Amino acid sequence: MNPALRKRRIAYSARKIFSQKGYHTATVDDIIRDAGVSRGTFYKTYRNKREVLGELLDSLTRALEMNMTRVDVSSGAPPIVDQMMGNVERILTTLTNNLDLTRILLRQAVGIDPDFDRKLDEFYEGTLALIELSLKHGQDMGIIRPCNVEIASYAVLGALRQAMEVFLSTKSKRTSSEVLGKNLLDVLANGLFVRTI
Amino acid sequence: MNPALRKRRIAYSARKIFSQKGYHTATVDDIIRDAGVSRGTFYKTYRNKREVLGELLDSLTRALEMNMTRVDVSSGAPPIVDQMMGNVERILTTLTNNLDLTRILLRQAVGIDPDFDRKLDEFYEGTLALIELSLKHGQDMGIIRPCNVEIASYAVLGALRQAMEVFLSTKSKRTSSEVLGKNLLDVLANGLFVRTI
Amino acid sequence: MNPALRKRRIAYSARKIFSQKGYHTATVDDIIRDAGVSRGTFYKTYRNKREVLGELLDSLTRALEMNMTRVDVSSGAPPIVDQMMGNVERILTTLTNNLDLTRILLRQAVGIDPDFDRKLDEFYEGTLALIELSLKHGQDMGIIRPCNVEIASYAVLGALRQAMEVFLSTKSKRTSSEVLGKNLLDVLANGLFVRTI
Amino acid sequence: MNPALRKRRIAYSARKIFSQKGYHTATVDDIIRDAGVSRGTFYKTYRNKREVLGELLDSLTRALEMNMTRVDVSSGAPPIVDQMMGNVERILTTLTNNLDLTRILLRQAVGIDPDFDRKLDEFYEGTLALIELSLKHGQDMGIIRPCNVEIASYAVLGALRQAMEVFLSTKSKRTSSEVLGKNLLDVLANGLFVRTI
DNA sequence: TATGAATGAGCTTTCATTCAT
DNA sequence: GATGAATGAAAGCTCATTCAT
Repeated sequence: MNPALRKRRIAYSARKIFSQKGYHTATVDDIIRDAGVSRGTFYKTYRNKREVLGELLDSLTRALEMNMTRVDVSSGAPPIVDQMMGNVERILTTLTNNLDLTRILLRQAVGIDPDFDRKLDEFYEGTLALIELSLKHGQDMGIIRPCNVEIASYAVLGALRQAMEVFLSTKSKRTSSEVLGKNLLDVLANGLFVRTI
Repeated sequence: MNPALRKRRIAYSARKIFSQKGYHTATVDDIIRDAGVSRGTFYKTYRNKREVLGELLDSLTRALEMNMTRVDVSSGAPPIVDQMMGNVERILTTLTNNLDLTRILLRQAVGIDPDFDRKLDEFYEGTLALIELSLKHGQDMGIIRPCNVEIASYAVLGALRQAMEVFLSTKSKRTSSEVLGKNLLDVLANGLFVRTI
Repeated sequence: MNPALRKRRIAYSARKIFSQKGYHTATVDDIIRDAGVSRGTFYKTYRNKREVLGELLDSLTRALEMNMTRVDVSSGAPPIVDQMMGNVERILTTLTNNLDLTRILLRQAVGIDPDFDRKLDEFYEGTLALIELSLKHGQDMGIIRPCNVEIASYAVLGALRQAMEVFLSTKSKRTSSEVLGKNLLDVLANGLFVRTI
Repeated sequence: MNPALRKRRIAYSARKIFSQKGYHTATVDDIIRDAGVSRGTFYKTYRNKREVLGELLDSLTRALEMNMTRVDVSSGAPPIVDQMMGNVERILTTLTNNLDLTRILLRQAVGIDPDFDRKLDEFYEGTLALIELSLKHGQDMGIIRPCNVEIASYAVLGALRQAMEVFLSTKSKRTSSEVLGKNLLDVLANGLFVRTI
């Protein structure tokens, strides 16, 4: 078996096991048994159990970052609202298509150790910065209402995260990611209050 | 030392240590050394390390639940918007006044094991249900716009959680919880988009 | 169980197991199973497997050193020849009464690592120095023939070691340590050659 | 590279490495790196690490056995004492000319496992038998004093071994093997005691 | 046949939890 | 009740040996 395949196998098994039992409950033995590799191979492929988690996490955050495109404000570009909607839907689709990795991102990778916490912080900070920038663009173009864009970005990211958490814990009758996205954007875009004028 | 005092001491030390080093990095040794009790006493007071975390968590979630009052829609009650604002501000104040417990809630208590995950889920589900109910009331009263209240509740809770996470990771120049609350509510209430009419 | 007893139990089991299977073939598992202690206890009592061997070795070399008394040359002392004979017989008795430790000294403790080699070297060097000193005394008193006492000490120690090695490997019909001692001393004292005058 | 050359290269490297680091500390990796062969080749050439040691050991013991000639008692033969002296000197010369192999014989090959111990035992037993036989011849010829020849052989072999051990551990100012041999034989032949008649 | 990647036994260490005193 | 020594599960690591290519 070539090294790349071996690495993928271990990662695949770890992904499955971490998602099922949780990072701390999962043992290296569980993983190597599932992957069909020896302990020696495991530790030659990854430095330790933590590194496998780190890689799984990275693979999801990279995928997400690739789906977060900056809003294109040039003249011929698609409507900005559609672009934002597209962003949200792509992200939700990526997450719902990889629920085990999402569970790892939202549940298993939290509070492992200071290094990991920093890693997560950086990802969320980067995402917030991107959202904030998009909102500023929107303000410049007269689409986004004057408001505190930093705090607004918390609402956008937080709403998405919370939605995914519910998605993870809900055993049945899940809303499709399109409906979820549309409704989330509706609330965020138009607000909760009845417009008084 | 009487049992109640002992319990408080252990909880106090655990709160400090968990917040500083994280749940997994903190050892029972760290806690009992700080609390000045023996290992045996620790395990007679609490079933295990997890239970200490559970209790700390409960103390925060109970405090939060006590601050989440249902919106009073009777005739003589204060304006509903003010009540909602009050809810948010009380919650933010409770959290910012207990940053170590907040860190434990948002960081340390995540992904410990399936039991714990369920516990957290229940807290968040309860909170979501309360928010959803309030929003429904608001719709009945013509204050809240027709929208998917379930998904709207994700936005409200998620925005609060994300704001607190940033609060935790930000080393300096933190926004006061009043300003934070006002701006969050502004965004959530009035939406991001410029009103087209 | 008190620490001293625990240590003795582990040492006792290790002594048995090392002697039976050899140091390298013996596993820590073998030892703790036989001693009825846990792995944790083993590693709290001894730094590692090597240290147990070291202690066993020390206990034998200390016992031997205590039996190697300097020859007393004062007027009222017993005949010097008797003293030397006493030394040899005490050593042989100690060794034959502790054949498992002797096996550890002569077989298991050899070539473990540089630290251990040095330890052994020091023991043998000390023993050689003591023998050499005794021989010099004997020369001063006119009992020992003029000869290279350093090299003579090799013969004395080497003869004893070789005798013990044969003792270890011989499965049956062992010479008693008294007869062995007498004959060894006879050969060393009187030489192999027929006296030409 | 032809198999014979490969075998010699591996043996040569192993001899060097074993002598430097000791059998247990030396890894198969050390050897194959030094020999410039692959792991697979190593294990096709030798059954295992132990077998390399065994072969090195054999090469020394065979060389020694070839140098231990029986004493020739026919009429025209050289003086028997000279023959014995020649034996000892040849052995000492062989050993001092191959100090690395001597170190392996005396230090590294001890206590490897029961099989190996038996091998060593057989070599020493053979040597002892040879010495014993020579001494008996000497007795028959009236050169060797009546004494327990078995035990006398322990003294002869043991003295030689001890002398070599000191030789190995002494870092500087080594006695030449001729002087060593002469003095050893003097002590063994003439004994330690002043002759009382 | 030659190679080196894979295997797995076993040492060492840490720590949550248990239990004898 | 109070204590801390003892337990044992599991991570991490090394290395002799095997085996697929």
